Amino acid sequence: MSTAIEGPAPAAPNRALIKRVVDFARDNRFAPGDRLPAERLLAEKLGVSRNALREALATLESLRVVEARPNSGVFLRRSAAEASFEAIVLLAELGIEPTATEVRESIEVRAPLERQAITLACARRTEADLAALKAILGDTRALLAAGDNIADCDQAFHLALANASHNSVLARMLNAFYCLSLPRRRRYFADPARGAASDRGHRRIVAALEARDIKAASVLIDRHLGNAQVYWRETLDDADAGAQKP
Amino acid sequence: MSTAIEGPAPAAPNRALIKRVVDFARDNRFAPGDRLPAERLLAEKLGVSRNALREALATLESLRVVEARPNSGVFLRRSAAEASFEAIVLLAELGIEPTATEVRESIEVRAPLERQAITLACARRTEADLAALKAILGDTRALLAAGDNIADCDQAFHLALANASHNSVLARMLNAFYCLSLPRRRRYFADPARGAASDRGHRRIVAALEARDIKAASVLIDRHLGNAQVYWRETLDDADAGAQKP
DNA sequence: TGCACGTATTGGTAGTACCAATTTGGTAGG
DNA sequence: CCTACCAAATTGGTACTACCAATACGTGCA
Repeated sequence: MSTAIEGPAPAAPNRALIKRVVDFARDNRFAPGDRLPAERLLAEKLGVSRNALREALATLESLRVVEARPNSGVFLRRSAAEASFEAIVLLAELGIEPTATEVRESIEVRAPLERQAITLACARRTEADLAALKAILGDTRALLAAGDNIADCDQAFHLALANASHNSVLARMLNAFYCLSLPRRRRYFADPARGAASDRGHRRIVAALEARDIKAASVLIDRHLGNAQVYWRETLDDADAGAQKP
Repeated sequence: MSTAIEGPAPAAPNRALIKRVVDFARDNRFAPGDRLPAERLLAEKLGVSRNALREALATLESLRVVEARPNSGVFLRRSAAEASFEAIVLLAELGIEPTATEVRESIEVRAPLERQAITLACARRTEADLAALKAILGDTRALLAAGDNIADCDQAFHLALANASHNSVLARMLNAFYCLSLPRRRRYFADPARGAASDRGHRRIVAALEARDIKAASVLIDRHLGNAQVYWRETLDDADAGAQKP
């Protein structure tokens, strides 16, 4: 594997403090558009220096989660829709799961990206790509035999697939989606039967990739994603009454 | 237009300073993986306080452009492939045009997203969406009559199209791509004939959208993007010998 | 030659002070 | 009673200093 994009977690400085700021806003029922406490006050409340807080706020602002208006205050952006795409990943990493709407929208975006990735991968995959995928298949089988949760292997497989497209922009975006839905995927694969079914799908996909059969690969990936989507939509409907705030 | 995502420019704090840091790294031939000067030194070189510099670095780190290793130094990430997707947009906004590779990869990602957007839009478009698109069509015609560059109108059209999908994640991602390629699009539409051709394509797309004809819309959007892609690929080949560093 | 120690350098954090612009509140004037 | 205006408090933005803990590196010793 030559290029990067291996680890799922997107780095962020001051992770802990950023999380505390976001937690503070959520726990104190700050609504989108609200003004946060003044920097000096908030720094005192959080027990950090204003410098440290300002660095965290700078990060949150670059992610479009907050907006600092000079001589006025720091405001939460009106909605998650105003935040940057990467912010969703950060918030997910911080333990703030995406809302039902965000998950639904992400699924709608991820599907065509995944299809494009496998299309490109059929044309560009190297022997190394294939070997990496098969290695993950082996790991998956081991986990299945042990009855363990294969969520991480599943993520690694799809990431390796994305890397096989040899399009780093595409791979990064897909990686972000995988990070976003990792907790959800963990729950999904709590049922070993689902893990086994997923593994069978993966093996067929690798076979199509090896044969460079774009048509078959596209059909397979659509079907593969469809299985998970059914689960997602079902659980989303259950959770739709739940929290909707970012 | 209910939700956001109107203005193209993604906000970022300390824009000026961030740009100066990036310019510094580029002008002094820092290569990916290199260590930047120590914070104290760099702050002095740039004539700002360490605090201000650290806030800029925090932003650049959250965008995965640099990596700060405690007690070691601040390092440029090994390649643009390690940077976040949004970082490419920021760098584009800062006047640092994407490399040929990034443009090529972006095209490969944007196409399926645009197809998905119009597919969803056919199903979900409201009368307001349609009215917004038609208004932009009117603006475009006025610009064409005056012989002006329609790049901004073109961007507005595609953004309105993305918004009509009623998927904010999708709209945000497409918006990022539009920002990324705006300078390039300006050059493309320097030729009025291209503007007129693009406008004709837009009108057909709106008609298909009005009729909720998914099949026709998909074909039209593919053709529409294809025209621009031909230009892009041609100019990319010309520029391939050019600079390749981020 | 190889190892150990100590010093200088690093990013991370805290605390203070000041600026300019805005907001806010009360007061004087109509 | 309402308006206009002015002054004080509050805001984010910036700068400077000081200190910490961990690292890097060079020096000296064995």
